[in-house]
Amino acid sequence: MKSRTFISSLIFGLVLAILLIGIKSLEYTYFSYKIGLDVYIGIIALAFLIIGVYFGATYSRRKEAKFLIKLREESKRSGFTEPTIDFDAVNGSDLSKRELEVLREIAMGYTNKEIGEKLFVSENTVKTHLNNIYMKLEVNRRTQAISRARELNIIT
Amino acid sequence: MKSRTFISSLIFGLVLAILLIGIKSLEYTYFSYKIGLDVYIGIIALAFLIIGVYFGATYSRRKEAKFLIKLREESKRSGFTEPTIDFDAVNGSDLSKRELEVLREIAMGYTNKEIGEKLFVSENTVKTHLNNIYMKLEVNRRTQAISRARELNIIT
DNA sequence: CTAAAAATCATACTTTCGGGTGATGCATAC
DNA sequence: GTATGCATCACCCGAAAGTATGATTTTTAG
Repeated sequence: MKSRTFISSLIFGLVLAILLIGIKSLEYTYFSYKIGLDVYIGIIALAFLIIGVYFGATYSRRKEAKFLIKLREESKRSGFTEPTIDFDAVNGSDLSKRELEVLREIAMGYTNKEIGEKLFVSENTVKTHLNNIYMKLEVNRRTQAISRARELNIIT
Repeated sequence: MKSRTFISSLIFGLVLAILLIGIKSLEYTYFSYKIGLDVYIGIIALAFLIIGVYFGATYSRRKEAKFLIKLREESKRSGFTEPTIDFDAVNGSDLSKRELEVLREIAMGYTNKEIGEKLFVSENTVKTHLNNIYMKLEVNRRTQAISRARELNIIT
């Protein structure tokens, strides 16, 4: 951070110097009269304002992008934001143990076939469980089941 | 836009004038000697650089968040405690406005056809949006997209 | 003004889901 | 001992979802 400040100062001074030299040379080359101090300062101010706007914009944009990338990496690293079953909230919902397991799997985005393989049952069995889940939660799609289970705090 | 330029010029001149007056009065009040022109200009330049950075940052941020602010207001007005888009997490992300809307709808458990009717587009369009979402979130099913979006805190 | 990104729609094809129905074995509760 | 709930599996069919490709229009950014 210290070297960064140093570099910034350096660039700042450099730009300022170049501007001054530039204006001076323009003054001597193209104008017979001297440029007033107010115009002088105005040009400097305007130039730095523009530079500031540019860097402010790019920096802020980069900052946001970094934030997002970081977020993404974090959630990748943590790996499993596995939906967990809230067994307290489950009390009273008629869902059986196996149904809860299937529910968690669909919330993780697995297909019926994949769930079957994970739970060592056939795809048909998974479907049966699913249909029972749908009845009990009064829905008719897996996405609705997930949504409903979250509403009921069964899944968190 | 014309009046905006005018106002900008006005503010620019005003700030410049205030700075000049401020420095001058400081010079007369606290210093017996005259401040060198280089220091003078340096202060001006620095001041405008800072102002520029500030406005550049806020302007760019506002620009990026434009449609998101609108969406946020809409979802606040609608009042539902349904899955909401976290507009801070999503800021500057790959997902477009329409894609976010579709994402929210699938998280609520609607079918493609229903989403099309709600958003006044064809089912095919919804499918296209969905495929783009899948690519951007690196998934290949709607349930995975929901899960992933929750991981990324896009949906809460 | 122009290039890029976003939004729109379509067609055709495959895979996955959902709904209905039925069946078997196994606990356990009454 | 049988009714009930649970877990398991099968088959069928239509609906929904996903894949691939291409095209047009609108919007936005540089």
